[in-house]
Amino acid sequence: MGHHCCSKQKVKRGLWSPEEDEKLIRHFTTHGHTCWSSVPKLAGLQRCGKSCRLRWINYLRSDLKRGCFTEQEERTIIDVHRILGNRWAQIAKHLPGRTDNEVKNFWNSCIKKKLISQGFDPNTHNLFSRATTTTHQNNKKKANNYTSVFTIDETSLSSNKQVSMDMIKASLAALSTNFPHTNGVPEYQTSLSQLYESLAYNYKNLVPTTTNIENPNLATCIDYKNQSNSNNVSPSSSCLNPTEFGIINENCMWTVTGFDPSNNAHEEMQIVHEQEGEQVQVQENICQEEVYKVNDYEFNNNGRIAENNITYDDGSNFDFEFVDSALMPCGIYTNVVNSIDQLAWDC
DNA sequence: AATACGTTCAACCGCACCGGG
DNA sequence: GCCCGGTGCGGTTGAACGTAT
Repeated sequence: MGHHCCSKQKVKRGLWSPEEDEKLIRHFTTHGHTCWSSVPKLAGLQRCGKSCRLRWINYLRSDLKRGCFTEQEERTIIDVHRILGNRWAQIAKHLPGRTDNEVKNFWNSCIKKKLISQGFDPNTHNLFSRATTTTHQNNKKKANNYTSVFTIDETSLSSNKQVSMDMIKASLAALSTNFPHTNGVPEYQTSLSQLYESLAYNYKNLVPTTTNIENPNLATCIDYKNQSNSNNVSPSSSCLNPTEFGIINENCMWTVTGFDPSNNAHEEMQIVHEQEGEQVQVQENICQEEVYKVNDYEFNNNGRIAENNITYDDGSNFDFEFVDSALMPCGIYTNVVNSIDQLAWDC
């Protein structure tokens, strides 16, 4: 009962013996990569070509890392999974030396359970809601209705928002849980990884955007949800904004920060609702370009980190290229980093 | 010591996609 | 447009191993 690609041959199935491994390795060292269906014959293996491919990719390849996943790798898997879902091959691309199968197994056997035990739905990365649905109460203002050091005003959100209130609430709840605070004032995080973890929640439905490094007159939109990329989007502040997403500050203003490539400037946009139930207005205040620092790491004004790779306090590394496209443009990240950094300088 | 139960992970299967004819 | 072989992906399986009873 072989696969169609090798149905004529008598094929062996199940675990690979060391002899078979050796044959496959020898084949690759002498012939290099050939068509998989031809491999069994050339290598002298009574295996299906597909089986050879799998054995090579998942086990025999020389560039495989093997061994336990590091904390950093685990964090990366969770982060990318939040955005991409069960696209294991895509996730594995963020983990050099790891295969999709390995990542998938690790997810199913470890991470999933861990997330559940922490109260997160591993599919959505949202906090499991208790008495779930928070009714909208006729669009009435509900500031401070959530136990959070950050509060959000539902009426400040315009009707075309792409982020559900539940999602925002989950994020804010997570922020509250993970940010130590005194009387509602967040305390400075000594470790950037701690900060990052506290922000690592559901942005799945956002459409992250990033500026095009090569050509600042263009922006790149990456729509993870619909799995499509579109370059050459004309740059504007809205292109870079987290779509209707932000943190309500103490004055109940919803402030979103971002970089507007058309103006080459840092922008702060404030949502001010004129009247309850009415459509919100966006006021744009162009600020000076600035570079700010967190734990000696420089951020420029579009949220991009000057270096592609940083080392956290615990010695682990993180490639920020991904965060740049996935989280940074969400505003919330730069916003919080900014405010925390400010607190640090104030101390 | 024997058995049951739980976990891990290598491997399999079916499907989707792609390119060539 | 259709067929077909090759490839890659994600869900699932089951042998091997670990732990509890």
